Amino acid sequence: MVVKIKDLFSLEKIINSGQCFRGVRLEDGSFRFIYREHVLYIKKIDETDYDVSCDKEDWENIWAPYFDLKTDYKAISEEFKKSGNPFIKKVTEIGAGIRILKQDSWETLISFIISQNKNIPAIRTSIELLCENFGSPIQTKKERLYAFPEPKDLEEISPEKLREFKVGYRDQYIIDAREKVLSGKLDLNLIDSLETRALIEVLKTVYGVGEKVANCIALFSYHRLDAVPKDVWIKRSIKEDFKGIDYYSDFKESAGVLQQYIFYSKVGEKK
DNA sequence: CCCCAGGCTTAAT
DNA sequence: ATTAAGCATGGG
Repeated sequence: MVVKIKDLFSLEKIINSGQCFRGVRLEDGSFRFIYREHVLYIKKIDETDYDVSCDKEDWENIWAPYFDLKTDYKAISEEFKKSGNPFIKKVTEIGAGIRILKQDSWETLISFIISQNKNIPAIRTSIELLCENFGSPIQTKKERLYAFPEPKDLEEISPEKLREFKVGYRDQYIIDAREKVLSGKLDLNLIDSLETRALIEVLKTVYGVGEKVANCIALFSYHRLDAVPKDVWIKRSIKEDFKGIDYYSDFKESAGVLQQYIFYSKVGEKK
């Protein structure tokens, strides 16, 4: 099936922007994304047309929201450029086409717990190992894949076993996240009703989830565009590109998007 | 072999 | 409130 996506949509930039770890570009130039048990193959066929492997219903209910097609990124970009700051203008152009994905909250929680103090290739390796060993198999027309393991899929796993999948010292963090979710102490659906700051505070009650990881989860799965994760790259950028001034506060509602453009311009663009 | 990575917890100041 | 060590492990 063919869908139209107007503009400011780049699959290449999305998978290299450090917000998702399982999206890939395949040999034939198409891209593959996995959301829970759903797999999407998507290929650009001309300026506005994309060939997608799903039906209309799944596109509208799952993938269009996943890619955040409703948000007006053109308007957000204009707002950034109006700031008059040449650095902001530059990264807005470099990042044009990135969307803030709306990913599964459990997967995002665990993925960003794993992400701490790792580089992106290492994060991908660890996550894929977990999926292959504990996720539900998914058979598509061309390949056998695995969903990201659900909390129950990890119910029996020991810290020692977790370390076989390269999570290192983060084993106890994953165990605590699993315990809180399975016991109902943390309801990942319910907390969506909280405003951003309160949401981040609740996420931080999980052992091993700090300010930065909580902001990533808020931004990349709860779609809080006002959340601004500050990792080593962004902190460095605040020092070097903004002379220590926190410009993000100027763009309250969409500061997280600016943050993502900057992260991509520092890390993703080199690929 | 060395340094760094989408950091956090804990202990010491 | 701020700072520092310690943490597992792979990538460059």
